[in-house]
Amino acid sequence: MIDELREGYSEIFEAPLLQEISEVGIFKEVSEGHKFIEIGDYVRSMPLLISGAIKILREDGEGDELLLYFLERGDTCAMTMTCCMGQKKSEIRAIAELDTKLIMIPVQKMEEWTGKYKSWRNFVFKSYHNRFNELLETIDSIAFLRMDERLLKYLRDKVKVTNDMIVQNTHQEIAYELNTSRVVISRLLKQLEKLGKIELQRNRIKVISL
Amino acid sequence: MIDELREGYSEIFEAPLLQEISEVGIFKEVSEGHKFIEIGDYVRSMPLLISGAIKILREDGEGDELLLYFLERGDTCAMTMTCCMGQKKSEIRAIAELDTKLIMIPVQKMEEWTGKYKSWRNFVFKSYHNRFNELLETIDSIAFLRMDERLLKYLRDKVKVTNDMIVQNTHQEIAYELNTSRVVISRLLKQLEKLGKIELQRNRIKVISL
DNA sequence: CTTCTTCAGCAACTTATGTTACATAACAAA
DNA sequence: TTTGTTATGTAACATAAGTTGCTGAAGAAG
Repeated sequence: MIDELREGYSEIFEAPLLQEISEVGIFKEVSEGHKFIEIGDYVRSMPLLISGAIKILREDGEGDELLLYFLERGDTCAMTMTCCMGQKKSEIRAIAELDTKLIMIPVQKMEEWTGKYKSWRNFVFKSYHNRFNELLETIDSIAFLRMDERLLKYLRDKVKVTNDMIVQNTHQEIAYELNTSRVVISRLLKQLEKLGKIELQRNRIKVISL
Repeated sequence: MIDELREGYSEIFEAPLLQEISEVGIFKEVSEGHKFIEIGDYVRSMPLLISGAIKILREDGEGDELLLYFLERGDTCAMTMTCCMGQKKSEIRAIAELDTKLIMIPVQKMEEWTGKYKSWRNFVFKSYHNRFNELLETIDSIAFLRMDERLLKYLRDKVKVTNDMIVQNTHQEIAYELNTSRVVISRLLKQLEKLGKIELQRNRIKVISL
């Protein structure tokens, strides 16, 4: 585990902290599509992402879903962090977007390290900052953009996170994540295809240029 | 200042911290309607709210605005906090909703206290948690609710924050904060009046029951 | 009082988005 | 191959929201 930890975090954390992480952290692999935090769960440890990607989703009472953002290497889930510390239920759902490796840090250590290591504090604050900005970006999208622009942004983000010009999703899945209906997504995707930006196939979208 | 500080924070902070705050904090009064953080500003101190209320707004490139949430007594602006720490520009605008008293904490102390006082750490983490949840609530509103429901929520929040059944706003002002048009707000308010929930007057809305 | 400005009401219309219903295509399983 | 299932395409329609243009009312200023 120590090697994989160094890959992403040796620049960020001081040596004694890296040592402690490797002692108490629990290495975990999550395969694509696996849900590992559900809304309402009590979360007792905080994830450090080593590789892969995780999507964070919000849901209302009626089962309407909305993609908030993706976590990638070097990220942590700030909301999980605040949940742990406050012994609160999770407000979000986390699903592996790709096969993902992570290190789980027990909540007691988080608290301890915040007093003890400056690099940990910086990491935590930086994470909060990043996550706030991602939430603001999500708000911008739904408040200020039309569905066609949101769809474009969705495809761009997806390509970036998966590092793959082929988006492996059905129209229905995209519709869920943008909280709209399948027909609307099909319609807008067809427009994008006519503009030459994508190519539609069954279960996949080939991105040409966005 | 020390008296006003005790009002809201003596339960939360340990005595030596209260002492430090009263030594380095700068007392500030902001009158209703005054903008004291603008998007793009570098913020060098963090506000602790003593009394009053502050509204936090987001804006896109074209001048479209959106109300994110209100801060009240005992709150702090988590986003300002992350901005200070990271030396980043503010992503939001802050305007006093009421006449407001606050204590400004210099950024160096924030960092120092995070290592030094457990009660400060708890406060900071709790603030992050609360602000995340408010952002999520905002996202819920714009993603899952129709405009009539968002308007209702707006009126409820306003009544709560101002502690006044009279909402002192023009339809145009409400339209800005919900990022829609004046005509739409007028239309929906008229519906609410017909339902007996409010009474419309010039420049003000009398709330009957929501 | 008269005049001017701002605010609110309202009708008619456009547009974006959501819904329903059905047809066909792609693929999998038998 | 035949059959069944899931994904996609598309038309026709419904609704929420946004737009334009105009009206009169409320209040401020003269």
